[in-house]
Amino acid sequence: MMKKPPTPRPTDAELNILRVLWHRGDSTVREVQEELEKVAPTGYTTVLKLLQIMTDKGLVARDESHRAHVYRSADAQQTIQRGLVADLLDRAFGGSAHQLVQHALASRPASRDELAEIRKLLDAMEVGGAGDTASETSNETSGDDR
Amino acid sequence: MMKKPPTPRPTDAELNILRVLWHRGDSTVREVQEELEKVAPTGYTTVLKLLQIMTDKGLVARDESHRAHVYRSADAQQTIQRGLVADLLDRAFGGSAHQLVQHALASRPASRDELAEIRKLLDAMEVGGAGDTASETSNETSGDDR
DNA sequence: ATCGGCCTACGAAGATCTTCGTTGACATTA
DNA sequence: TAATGTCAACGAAGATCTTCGTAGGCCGAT
Repeated sequence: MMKKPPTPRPTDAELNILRVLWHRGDSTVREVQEELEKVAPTGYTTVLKLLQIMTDKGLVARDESHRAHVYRSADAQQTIQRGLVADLLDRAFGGSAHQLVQHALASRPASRDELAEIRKLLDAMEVGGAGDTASETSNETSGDDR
Repeated sequence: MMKKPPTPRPTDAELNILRVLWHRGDSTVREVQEELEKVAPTGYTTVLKLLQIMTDKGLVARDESHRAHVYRSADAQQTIQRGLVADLLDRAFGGSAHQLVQHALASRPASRDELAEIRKLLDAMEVGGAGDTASETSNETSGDDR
């Protein structure tokens, strides 16, 4: 049984970068920097340094085969997001998922469509996962690192 | 319209303390410390210092009329929690509530009862909440917590 | 061969977070 | 009144986060 060393939670600045990688796909430092620049002034070396640190932490992986290294999110977006949610759940809600859901809906009223989406989710949940889930999640990390 | 200066987001250690205050109600430093001690070794002055900082930040208010000051959470538990959720929503989910809900349920499968709870919530939402777009919901229904 | 532009790698400063030792005030009790 | 114990207030150290300046390597154009 291998307990995989959990990827550390991304900090605020790190999460900003991950969001860019998720949105654009694999990117160079400059591409990330230009994207961030649109939202807030962000120096190039700042982004570079962050990405280097994130590489050390295992948050991103990098392809050095080109002159300008190309970075990608090491884990799937969903994995990171789930970790963050689980963390908040423990830290602020004592593990009560439905309380968190309640606040999520309250703080950002969802559209009718979204509500329908959630309903579908609940249906699927009741049918499929009475007890436990833990199924797939295609993790196709071809290159892997670490 | 008065924009009230938003209470800063509690840090990890601060949130631990808030949880105690929410759980026990108003408490002295020692009471908080003894509670935290049960989970992890925590020095008295550490808790004191944190509470002083939190007072400065406006996260807690303190009653100095007794020798041992009594602290209480400045904002309602729900307010803080909502802020944290809204924050995570923006920071990691691009504001998509239903994605967050999905992850919340996935990461911590809810019981059938909880699922039913959430369904009720959705019903209430669709009826009352118009949900359309825009409409500035000043979601301040008084007693809907818990 | 040289210049200029773009790249990575460091290192370090400044900010924030977390922890704890020390000090002085106040109260209780002997 | 003196001894003992509890308390608030700092201050400061150590860790982490964020930002940026500088140095050196690589490459194409002159």
